[in-house]
Order: sequence, then C-alpha cells, then structure tokens
Amino acid sequence: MDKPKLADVAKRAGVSLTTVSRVLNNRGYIGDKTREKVHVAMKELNYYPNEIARSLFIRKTYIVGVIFPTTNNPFYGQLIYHLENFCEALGYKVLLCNSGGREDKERAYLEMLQRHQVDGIIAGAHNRGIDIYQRSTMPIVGVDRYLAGHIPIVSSDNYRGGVMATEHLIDRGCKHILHINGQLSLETPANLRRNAYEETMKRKKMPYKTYETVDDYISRMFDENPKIDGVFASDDLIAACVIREANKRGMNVPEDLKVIGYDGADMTRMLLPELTTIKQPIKDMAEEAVHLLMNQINEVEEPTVDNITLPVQLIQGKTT
Amino acid sequence: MDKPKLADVAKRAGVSLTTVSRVLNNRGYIGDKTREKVHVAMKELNYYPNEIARSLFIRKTYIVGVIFPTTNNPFYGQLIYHLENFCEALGYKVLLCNSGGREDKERAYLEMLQRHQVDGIIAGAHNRGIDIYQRSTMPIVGVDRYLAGHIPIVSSDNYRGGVMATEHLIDRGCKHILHINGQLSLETPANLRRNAYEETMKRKKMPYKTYETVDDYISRMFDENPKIDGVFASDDLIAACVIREANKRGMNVPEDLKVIGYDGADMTRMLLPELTTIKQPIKDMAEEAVHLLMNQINEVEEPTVDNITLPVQLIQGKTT
DNA sequence: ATAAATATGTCAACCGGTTGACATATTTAT
DNA sequence: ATAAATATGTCAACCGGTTGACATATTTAT
Repeated sequence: MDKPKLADVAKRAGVSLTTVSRVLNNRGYIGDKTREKVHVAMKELNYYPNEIARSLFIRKTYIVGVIFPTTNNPFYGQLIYHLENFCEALGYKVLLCNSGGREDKERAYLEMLQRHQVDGIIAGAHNRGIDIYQRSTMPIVGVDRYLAGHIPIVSSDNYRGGVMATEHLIDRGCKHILHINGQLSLETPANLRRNAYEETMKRKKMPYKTYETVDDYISRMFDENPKIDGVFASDDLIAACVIREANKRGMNVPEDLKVIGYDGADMTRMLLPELTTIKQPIKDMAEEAVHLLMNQINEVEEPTVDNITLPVQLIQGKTT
Repeated sequence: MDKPKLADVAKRAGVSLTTVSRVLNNRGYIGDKTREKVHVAMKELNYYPNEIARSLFIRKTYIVGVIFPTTNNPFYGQLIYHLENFCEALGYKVLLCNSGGREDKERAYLEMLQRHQVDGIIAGAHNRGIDIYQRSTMPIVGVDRYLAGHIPIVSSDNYRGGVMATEHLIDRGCKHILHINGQLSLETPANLRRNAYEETMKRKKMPYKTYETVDDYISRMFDENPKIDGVFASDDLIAACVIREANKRGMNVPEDLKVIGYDGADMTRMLLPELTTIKQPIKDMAEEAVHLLMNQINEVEEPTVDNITLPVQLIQGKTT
C-alpha cells in the first residue's frame, strides 16, 4: 500500500534499477522494448518518481520562492500570476509566500526558503533591515524593492510615471493637486513617484503636499485642503477610496475633483475602467524578473547588477 | 564555498553528528553548554538544515499544492491569500499552481505535485475528466468544484445565494431578469446559482433566460432582450461589464437596469463598493478547506465525505 | 553508596533516487 | 571477419539528513 518506488518498477519490468533510471532520465543506451516494458510497469504501478530524492542528489529543486505582501491585491495578484506562469514555462515551481507586510513573516519565509533549498527568490516585500538579503549568496531578484546592494531590481519607470500623472492633472486644469503615497520608510522605487510629483510641482511653481497612507489620511486630506481639485494617488485602490470619499462629500469627479491612480492592473481596469491611471507593464516586469533570476541561477555572465526599468503608460479614463 | 552541512556544524562545534541532530530536533538529552556550542556553530557557518534531506527521510514535505485558475482575480486572489495564511500558520508551505483553466496544465500540475511528494492538494480548477483525481489516494480538498466522489468539497451556499439574488431583483421591481453564468460544463456548485435563479423565476411565473459567458454574450443579451431591467451576474467581474455596457447603451443603473453580482471579494468591494452583490465567506471557506485537508493528512477519523457549505450574505449597494 | 537519570559518542542502516566504473552479450557497420 | 556501437546488468558510493542500538562517563536522587 506504500507508494511504489523505483525498485518496484524495476522488479515488475524485470530489469535493473539502473535501467529504470536510464529510462527516466534518458541517458545511456536503452532498447525500445525495454523502454516500453518500463513505461508499462510505471503506468501499472501508478508510479511517480520521487522528486525529493532526485533533488537531494542533483542539488537542485527547480523551485523558486516568491515573496510579496499578498495575492489579495490587483497588482500583486497579477504580478504573481505572471511570475508563476513564466517560471512554469521554464520548468520551475513556485513556493508562495504572503508576507502581509510583516517583517517577522518575511524573515521566517526567507529562512524557510533557504532550508527548502529553493534555487532562487523573487521578492517585493521588503521591510527595511532584513539582513538575510545582505548575507545571502543565493540568486535573488527584487521587484520594485531595494533589497540589498547586490540584488538586481526590476521596476517600471516610476519617476516618469509620476511626472506624467502630475503633468496630466496640470494639463487638465487642476490648481491644487495633492499626492498620496505609501510609507516613505519602505525604500521602494515607488517613492520616485512622490519625488516626481514634488519636483514637477516645484518646477511649475505650484503648491504641493504629500499624504502618507496612515490612519484617516483621506478625510484629513479633504479637511485640510478645501481648495483641492486634483489628486494623484500612488495606487488605484487609493484612488478608488478618494473618489468614494469625494462623492460622499458631494464633489463630482471629474468636474470638481480630478483623480489619477497608478498601476492599471487587469482587474482594476475591469472593475473600474473609468479611472485614469498610469499603467505599469506588469507582465513584462514579471518576465524580466524571471529572466534575471534565471541568469543568476544559470550563472550567465553579468557580474554587474543590471537593474531594469520598464516604461509606463497613461490610460485616459473619465476621472480626469 | 559550498553550503555548510550538518557535518560541518558538528566539526566546528566539536561534537558528533548525532548531537547536532539532537539539538536540531530537540530529542534525547543535551547539555546546555553543548546546545549553545552547536547554536553558535550554526550561526557562524550560516547553516540552514536541508529540508529536502529531512523530507526524504521522514517522508513528509509539509507542502500543500494549491491549484486554481489564476491569482489574477479578486476571488481567487483572496482565497489563495487566505489558504496560504492558514497553511503557514500550521507549518505548511504552498506550491502555487495557476492552471489558467486549461486541462493540460492542471493535469501537468497534478503530476508535478505528486512527484514533489506534497502532503495534500487544495484545488478549485477542475476541467471535467481529470482521472488523476479519481485514482489519487492523496489528501485532496475541492473548493467549489466536484473533483471526484471521494473528495470533500468546501463551498458557500450557492443555491441560497442564487435565490437571494433573484428575489432581491424581483423585490426591487424588476420584470425581465436575466442571468449570466459560467460554462455549465464545469460541473461546479456554482451552477446551483443558475438553478436557483431558474427555479425562483419559475415559481414566480416570470420569464427567464440564462446566458453563458461565451463570445459577445453581453451585447447579445442586450440585443435579444430589449425589455431587460434586471441582471443577476454570477460574478462581480461580469456584473461590472454589464454595467459598463448598459452605460454605453445609454441605460442608467439602477434606474433603467438593476444589476447584482456575486462573490463580494475584498478588492471588488474596494474598487466597486456601489455594486450590490452576494458575498461569499471567502476567508471561512479557506479556513474550512485547510481544516478538512489537515484532517485527511493527519488521518483524523472521518471516513465520511463531509462537504461543507457556508452561508452567503447580500450586500446592498447602489446598483439595485 | 548505589541506582537512576543525564549527557554525549560511535556505528550502521535508511529515505529514494543518480551516477560512474566495469562487465558482458548482441547488433551493426566496414 | 572484426571493430565499434548498442543494450543491459551488477556494484558501490553518494546527496544530507534521521534514527535506533549500544556504550560510557558524569550527575543527581534516595
């Protein structure tokens, strides 16, 4: 009743262990009839080779660890979907880690992944100061996160996106544009959106102010800025909340208030197609991330940390 | 430069392999100073025990395979998030499989998971006729999918939800209510929503018709039913598309057309809070699925297939 | 003072595969 | 006719841990 093993297959097929192994791995000489016999035996026994045993010997698991805050989010959900797809296409499996933004969980996951001998890690969940990233010599790629000096990053052109969003609102006639950003302490390239906003406003000699997503930042923003007529939200979910709050306060979008979001994930665009947003090339980012990781895993040249920045795109909706 | 192994730790700490193993697994007698020495050596070497080797011996991987169409969807994204969380809390890791609705991929994933010796599988991606489910004796739980006779299913009360949605539209005064459903061939408990719709309409002696999500079903629906004034969509994404199309055709929601969706995932409710919907208890479903799986893994009694059905809830928005 | 508990060690077998060395028998090519 | 290629086998070592049996030395409890 135990799982059949290679020895069981060999016995049933009337051949040696080595022969079965040869059939399995397609190496050495094997006659057609023998190969057939082995296959029949495997089928009859419902045999699946034990990858754990194989992994142990070849010292390679073909598993990639993927650490992000959560799959329960249009951006990450889509990114992870594509990451998994690209990995799968190359014969790699994905161990999913939802850090939920908690440093202790991220740390625990990193340790777990090392114990599990994953071949590499793709992460975008960094809470500063996780030294494992520093120490690690394992292949790692960061998505939209600075993890450690030697770890390459894939991100989209956040600065350009920030400029595009801000200039777009200005072009549409907004005079009092505010920005909402995630926590500055996260040290992500996404902070460039904020820099872009602030520098663009400065250049245009317009007043600017950034709110961070803490507590009741949305109602505070409205209360403190009665003349507000434009909001650049650093992601689409925030933009949706801003629109909701504006409506609650009797403001019409886009007449009284123009709102532009950021990310442009598939699901967001399905559910809220009217939202103007800066669309990140999520699929391309996933592809590049997997590509960079594979380069490291297969030790393809590149001793240089080559960060990759992909272009963004303004999607004109009806909220601006 | 190779990864340190248990023998390296033993040598550095000046103890035997057995002693290190005892420290690692907390068995047998170990003195405090010895334990300390071993820990120091592990830290100095940056040693992580090789779980692959351990798994091979104990014949258990603490990995659960999770197969769903995609993480790029509010419902599955949330479900998978919670599944991963509950697994993690119990010391299990998740191998993520996005089948993309393709039978060949699902089949390949199932085989891969068996080779990888996962302790169990949670799946909700079934394209009929995957015999591996039938043959398998491995712990499996289905979420909203009939996989095989002996595989327990977790789902929400789809029939009740269908009745609630339909009666709600009737209560709001709709006379010509249509339903949009996924493919009937999928044999999912979600088909009960359709049954509920059709039976409720029949009971009320009202005309009914169900469209399946193929080709340009939405415009066809509008074209073929000029008097349409209510739509019960079997998920929120479809509902969003219906609303968009209605607006395009100059119909106002909810004045001219009332629309109710299904699922009520977190992200949908953030992006489209005005949508009336039937909310599934996604987190609870995840919890039950993991619970049922653990029962199987740990061979807790229950030879009976106990399917679990959880209650749904109507969320009144502004689209009905 | 002595038995029991504690602390550590050595040794060998095992988990389920892979691989290289070597042997031998049968085909195939020149 | 003979060398090379093909087909299969046996054997042993290995991947990096775990575990049980057994031995011995030191503490602790009665």
